[in-house]
Amino acid sequence: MDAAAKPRPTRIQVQKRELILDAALDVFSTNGFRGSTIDQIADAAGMSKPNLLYYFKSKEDIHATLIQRLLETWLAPLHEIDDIGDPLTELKAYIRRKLEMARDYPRESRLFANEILQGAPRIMPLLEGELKSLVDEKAHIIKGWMRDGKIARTDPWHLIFSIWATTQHYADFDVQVRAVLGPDRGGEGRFDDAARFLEQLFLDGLRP
Amino acid sequence: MDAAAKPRPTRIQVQKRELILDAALDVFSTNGFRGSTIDQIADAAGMSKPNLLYYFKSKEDIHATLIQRLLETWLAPLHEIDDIGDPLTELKAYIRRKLEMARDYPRESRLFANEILQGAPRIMPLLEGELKSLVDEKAHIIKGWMRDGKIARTDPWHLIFSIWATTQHYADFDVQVRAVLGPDRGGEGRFDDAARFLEQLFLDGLRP
DNA sequence: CTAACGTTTGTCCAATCGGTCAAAATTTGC
DNA sequence: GCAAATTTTGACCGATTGGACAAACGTTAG
Repeated sequence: MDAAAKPRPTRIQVQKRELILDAALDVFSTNGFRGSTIDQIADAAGMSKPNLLYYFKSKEDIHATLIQRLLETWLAPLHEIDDIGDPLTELKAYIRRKLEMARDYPRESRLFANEILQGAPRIMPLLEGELKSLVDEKAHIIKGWMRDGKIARTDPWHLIFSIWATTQHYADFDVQVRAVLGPDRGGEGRFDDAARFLEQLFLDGLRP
Repeated sequence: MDAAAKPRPTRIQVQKRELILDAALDVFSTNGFRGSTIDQIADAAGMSKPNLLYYFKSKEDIHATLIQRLLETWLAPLHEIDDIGDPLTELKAYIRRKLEMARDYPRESRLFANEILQGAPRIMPLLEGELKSLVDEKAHIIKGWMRDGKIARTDPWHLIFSIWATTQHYADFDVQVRAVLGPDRGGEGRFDDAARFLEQLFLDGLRP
């Protein structure tokens, strides 16, 4: 027996930890880290503060767990890009996947946006390491497509930035998007409209 | 004499209020409203907390003043769009102006982003009122251009969103952009690269 | 010089926050 | 059914926070 071995978690522990993380995602994504209190999270999770602190040793601990989980799923769409398919189809698919993530996981998007806005204090090494090399790798693939004349010559890095920006906008700036579109066009259909628009923009631009 | 008349402010009052607002913009834009303390702002402004509270009656007061000022200048570029010039040139100019604002006023951009991320609690009426009608008006102009065959037919509202998203990305997600571009390409030249890329994207898209 | 006015500061307060702790309540293994 | 382990809670603590206040300090006009 290893002295440092962790006893395997109870079924209740697994459930409650999941419940807390979900509540914390709600609270952190709308109030930021410093704007959120343990009481708020405990409240949203339907338990008392000391009880919550029985499952996570600190507010930092909850936040770190959320960020770590987020990053695993967040970069998955980018990983899927490879150079076996048709380049334009591949990029269209990437844009669609990113837009679906903005629609289905807006809280995760806002949590990430909050972290970056504050200067990425907790994930800076990851941005400069894992994220940079992943983007560099995909930029290399895209450069190959340009050399082969499959897509127009342009800057692959800024292309990736523009895809991130346009898709995450629909999660991070959701209230503004809905306010501007108004009650008529701001409903669920806005994501379909966005998908159609973005496909046209990225493929053909505005020139008539 | 009106009993409620405000005595006109001293020159010192004008100076100090300006100093405080500048310091507060620094602090609020990097820490968010709840993440910022009056002490931090007072420190950044080089004065004591009670002294700061002599010029602004509360933390809310400082923030509200900043937001109000921000909005005046923030929508200026959109106001400038009209249908007397060439449509493609007009849109190119708008994109360039917005990108310059991201470069020259990143703190204002992040302050705005923070506010929207938290659900725009303080400016919701403005989004649904002034902003919506302004965007509707410009969308109408753009629709005219499309009818005239001057630019490709697409959704004007989402077009505006995509311009906001791509340009503000370079202010709000600056740390991520710099981390991914690395020390070589992440210098000041990144805005020129972005300008070139965005012009090509919005004009011609990726199709070869 | 001095009275009136504008500015600055030290001290204080109540509320909130993250986190602790021991005791009580509950669940689990046998 | 019962003892051990797990879970939940109420009470509490020190630190931080937004803000109040009166006293002190400076400045300026007569």
